[in-house]
Amino acid sequence: MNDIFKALNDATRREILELLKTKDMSAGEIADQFNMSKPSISHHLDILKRADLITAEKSGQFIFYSINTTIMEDVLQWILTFKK
Amino acid sequence: MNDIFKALNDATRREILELLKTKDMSAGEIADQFNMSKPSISHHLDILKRADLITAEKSGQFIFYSINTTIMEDVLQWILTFKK
DNA sequence: TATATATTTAGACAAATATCTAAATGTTTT
DNA sequence: AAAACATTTAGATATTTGTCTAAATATATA
Repeated sequence: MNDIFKALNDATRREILELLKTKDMSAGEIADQFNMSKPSISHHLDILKRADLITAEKSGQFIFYSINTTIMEDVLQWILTFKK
Repeated sequence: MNDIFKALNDATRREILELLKTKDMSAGEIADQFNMSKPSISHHLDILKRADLITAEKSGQFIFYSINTTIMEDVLQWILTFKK
């Protein structure tokens, strides 16, 4: 839970998730959407991956990232405990 | 949204929310539940308040804190956009 | 009015975080 | 095999964050 909230606590990472919501993308494609160096994006991807919010699959020289919506269920359940 | 995720990105603050889920509590009562100085808890309460996740009401020398569940709705909606 | 109680504010400090550039790794193409 | 491309790793640095102690503010009580 800690890792998930940590991962979600950054606007860039949340935007990456929004991007991956529409389609799978390579690290480079993702980086192209931001005004930020590739190593920085790579680092954000790593944090999202560690939180299991995304998965990575290598395809030749590319690495394609996909969103893992099942993890969102955990956050959802946590939030729901607060609904009166 | 940024403030909300920022506020939720700390185990102590999430525990404070869990406490307030059961009943309203004064700052001191809340602080008693943690092995942490009162100023530190006060700071956490301030962050939760700024995110509108809790509200404060003064009663004599006490300040009572309550959870504001309506804000959780925003997070809920954001999360739901990821449910496939 | 003086003292005790509840809470916050101020200031300091160590640890965590986000970012960068440079270098390394691995894959494809010529 | 060399060059080009895709991505990550390493190392540096500035900023943010969580915590503390000491002091300030505000209320209640003796």
